[in-house]
Amino acid sequence: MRLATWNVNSAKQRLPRLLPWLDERQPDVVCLQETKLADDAFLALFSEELAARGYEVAAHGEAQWNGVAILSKAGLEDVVPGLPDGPGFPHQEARAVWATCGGLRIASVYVPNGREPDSDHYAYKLDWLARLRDIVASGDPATTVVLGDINIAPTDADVFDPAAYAGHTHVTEPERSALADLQAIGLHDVVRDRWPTERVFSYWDYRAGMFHKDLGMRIDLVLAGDAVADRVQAAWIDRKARKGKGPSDHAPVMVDLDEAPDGDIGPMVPPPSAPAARPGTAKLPQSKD
DNA sequence: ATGTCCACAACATGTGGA
Repeated sequence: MRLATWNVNSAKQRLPRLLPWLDERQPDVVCLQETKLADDAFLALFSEELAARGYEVAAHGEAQWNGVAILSKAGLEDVVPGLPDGPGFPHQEARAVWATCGGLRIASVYVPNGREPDSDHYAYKLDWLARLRDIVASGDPATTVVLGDINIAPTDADVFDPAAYAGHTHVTEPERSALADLQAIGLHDVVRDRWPTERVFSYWDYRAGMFHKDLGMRIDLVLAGDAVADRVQAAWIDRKARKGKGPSDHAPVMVDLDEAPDGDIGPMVPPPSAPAARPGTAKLPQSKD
């Protein structure tokens, strides 16, 4: 099973990149952030194209800002929008959506930016992360995967130049501590685990040729519970999606999982309602001519 | 100093957010 997360910076503007990317990469579960569309507009934009590719959709958005979604070819059950009992600014924003896909509890999250350290928005960011941690802890962390734009660089190795970010959000100790508290439940940063010493970024500012100079940050993460982290076959950043005409400023993060070890979860198993094959009824593919 | 993009209001370009 292939999982992906991508901050698309407007689903409407990114559609010419999003559909070919789905066709090329064939992810089973896709978490999107910054869709910037209300749910009806999101579905009107491309629900037909998604259905044609076999995706079910859980969209949780608002006009203009924020907005998250989960696309799944591995089932989509128990959808929950937002952070139940989570903080607002001042009202709750469309920054999280949850669903169960192929036996995994998936969260697509767009963590508040924080704007300036010690601002109200920064306090909101820390509160939001604490509530996210509590919700994951109250479920089954081992089979949970939190994917999205976390808006925190976990360590100084995750920014092109720590000095350039001194005094800015994304690298402060309270933010990193809040992320560490979330991971302490048992969530693994699977891309860093796979590439422990490499220069790996997921976001490059549009300005000043930052991408072409590879001056970026790693702020989009896949945080996988123990049982999921044990199945990771590959984990990488899809830098190709940041190149070319009309890219997002973020690249997708991709994770491939081996089949579940006991084979009792995952998209390859027919649902309980599927009729059992009876002798004499199975057919081989027929030639079309 | 900002080598940018996006959404909105509104129709030219300014503003706020990232």
